[in-house]
Amino acid sequence: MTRWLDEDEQELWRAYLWSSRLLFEALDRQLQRDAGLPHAYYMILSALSEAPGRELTMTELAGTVRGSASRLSHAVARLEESGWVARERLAGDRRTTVARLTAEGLAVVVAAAPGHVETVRRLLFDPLGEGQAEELRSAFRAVLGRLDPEAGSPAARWSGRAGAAVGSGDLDGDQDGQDRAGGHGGEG
Amino acid sequence: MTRWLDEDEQELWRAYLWSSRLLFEALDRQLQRDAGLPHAYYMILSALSEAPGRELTMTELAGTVRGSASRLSHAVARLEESGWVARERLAGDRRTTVARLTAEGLAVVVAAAPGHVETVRRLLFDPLGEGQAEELRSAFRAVLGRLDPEAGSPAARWSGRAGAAVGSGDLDGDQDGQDRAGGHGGEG
DNA sequence: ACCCAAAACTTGAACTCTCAACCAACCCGC
DNA sequence: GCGGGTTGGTTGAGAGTTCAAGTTTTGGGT
Repeated sequence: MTRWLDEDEQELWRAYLWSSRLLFEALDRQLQRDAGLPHAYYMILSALSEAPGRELTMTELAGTVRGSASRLSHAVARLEESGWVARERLAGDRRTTVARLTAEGLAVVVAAAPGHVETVRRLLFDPLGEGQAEELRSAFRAVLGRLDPEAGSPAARWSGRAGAAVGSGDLDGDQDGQDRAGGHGGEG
Repeated sequence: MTRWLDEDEQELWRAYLWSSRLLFEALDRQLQRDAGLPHAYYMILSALSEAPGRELTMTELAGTVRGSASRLSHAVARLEESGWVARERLAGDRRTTVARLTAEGLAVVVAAAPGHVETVRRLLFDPLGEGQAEELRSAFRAVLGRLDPEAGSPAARWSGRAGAAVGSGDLDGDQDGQDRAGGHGGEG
């Protein structure tokens, strides 16, 4: 028989569901208002801004933001219309499309990043007490390990140096080529 | 100046984002495949199944599943087309619409609940180690408190006794009328 | 009685995402 | 040097969500 959720498990599940829904909605609204794009699109621009040369193939981009090829294709098409990303075929393997952040696109990320990070901090990190962030981190690392077979292991993901990144003046000194956390603050 | 996320904070933020995306996608796929509806719609049916008389007004429903009025209206319209929910005007205040779960709708929840709960358990709870669920719960309680002004305080939300609930034979013995956790297993 | 704001939904259009089908370029083995 | 699978992306249709703008009903004031 099914093992139902006990009372504590239900409270966690619902708190998680609602928190996540409300948080992601708040983020979408904030970014839509301040930058004219949804969070998923912001993540694409942000990923490109952190990539070496500010460009990635569609497949790399899909891996980076954990989205389907189809989603990326639609999204990048829209971002291209807005003039924030340019696409071109890769010489050498002409199946491959390279998406490159334009100057206008970079300006959008740079302008949007502070408000975005502040929103994340205010809604997610600030309410957490001493040590809770630590706990959350290890918990989600475990959950992600289950959900994403290739998470945790593959080196060189989000690894490009922070040189190309947004808000570089405020970087957190990640100079080594570790297999995670390339970053600055414009990521999510 | 903006206070950017440090390395640990970024790792948490990304693990949380990706876990949540992958988890919700997995849930949507499982429910779509097994029951022919997305998770948001399942939550509506589930909420109704737990409500006294298996009916709620649109506003109550919106509060219960944390969705906008517009979303609920579209969703319930679709569920009504499918024959799983019936709508009618409330005598006494004819602005108000009452949504009631039909027998067919109840059958859908009953059939879908076990697979759904098992998926949640497998993807979310199983990977968590000793005590991590506790930690997560208190962390999200804090976050939800920030995001939802009226969370935590108002009694009588999701409070209907479990009598009307799904999978009643497998209930977790919640006989009292506490202000949370009405339940069985068909909630999320 | 009457007017006006608020409450409770509903509707339509725009947008994003998913799913399935598709196309083009590459690679491999014979 | 050519079929046949694989890889990398795109496309179109369908479904769900959001946002802004309705509609109807109610509750007050005066």
